[in-house]
Amino acid sequence: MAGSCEISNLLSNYISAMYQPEEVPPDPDLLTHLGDDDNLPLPLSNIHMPAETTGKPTWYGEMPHCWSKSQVLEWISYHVEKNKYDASAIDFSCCNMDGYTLCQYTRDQLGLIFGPLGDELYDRLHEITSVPDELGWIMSVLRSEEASQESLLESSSLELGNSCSQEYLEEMKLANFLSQPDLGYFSGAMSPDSSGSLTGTMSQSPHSQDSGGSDLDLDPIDMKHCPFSDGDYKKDLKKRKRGRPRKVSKENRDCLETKKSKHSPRGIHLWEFIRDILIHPEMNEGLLKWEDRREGIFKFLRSEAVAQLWGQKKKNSSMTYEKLSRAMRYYYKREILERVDGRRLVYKFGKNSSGWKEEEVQERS
DNA sequence: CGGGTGTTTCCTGCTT
DNA sequence: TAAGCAGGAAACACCC
Repeated sequence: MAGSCEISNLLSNYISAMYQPEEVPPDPDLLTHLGDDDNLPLPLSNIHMPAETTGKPTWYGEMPHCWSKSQVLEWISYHVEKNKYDASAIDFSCCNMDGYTLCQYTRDQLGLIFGPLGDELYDRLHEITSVPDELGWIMSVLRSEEASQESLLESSSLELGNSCSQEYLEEMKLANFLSQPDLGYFSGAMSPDSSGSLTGTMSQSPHSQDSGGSDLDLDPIDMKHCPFSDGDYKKDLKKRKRGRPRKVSKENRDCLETKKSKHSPRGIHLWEFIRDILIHPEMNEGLLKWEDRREGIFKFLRSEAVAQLWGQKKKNSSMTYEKLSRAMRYYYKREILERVDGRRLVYKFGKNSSGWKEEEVQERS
């Protein structure tokens, strides 16, 4: 629970940075749709934003249990107004509670305090607080990114002799990548007050992976145990073997595995990961969007960011959209996805996929 | 240990 | 020209 507030801060930054002027704005259709549909869990950034103000309310984007008393009051007032509820029927002396206390109340208790509005408040509160596993994971990624960046900042000198320094470099690359303009919302999420502080030192961009992106990852075995001469190495770079190169040596892997959980089951499939982001609009804005919900057609808005998230999930910091999309294309054969011709970054769920239809989503929740 | 599955990585060629 | 798409090939991780 201790990290919850950090998470909410991350989410807050994530969400607010997502709507920086230079960023792709959320799809108007989507917003309209979401705003109209009370059955859907509404995104933090929409439902909780008072329409009459241009500034954000103080509780905006924060997790409810982190709200202060005044934030709780503000939130309640917002819903009173939104629901055109007669505020005189509420004993506001009972509203003198912080977010944590608010979250402890049952539906009945809120009903007692707020009358008919109690149900509404309870539902809205639990829309925000019920974070599914996958989203929880995404949030934990954001949190760990923040943590790793902090540790990087603290230890300004990297221990290059350490056998794990490759990992540090990977993290540096990722940190740099995530703070690129294209991924501005991550940079905000990672470090609320030090955004961009790591930029400018690494030249590697995952966008260039085809022309050497992952080549620069330098097959650790080759680099570690085969001290090529410069010429030999360049020659080797020119003509790589086809297929997937061997991964890290066992000793390096052991080093990396100290971070892994003991039992790492196969986990969810890529298409399920994509689906789960899509069906939780409070997190998917800016990453993916539905083009046609009924038909299961969706679009990648931030392809590289989704790829990075997927890579994080699979503990693979060199994941790119190109690789992810190859995996997506394998789904065509299995009819988990269907082709959408002529439209870039657009995919469609096929008959062998499930769990994305509105009826299915409602059943599951 | 081998086979199956689901990716991951790299590649060439094509399209937008 | 860059980005994305298509799909072959091979390696890899995990499960049974």
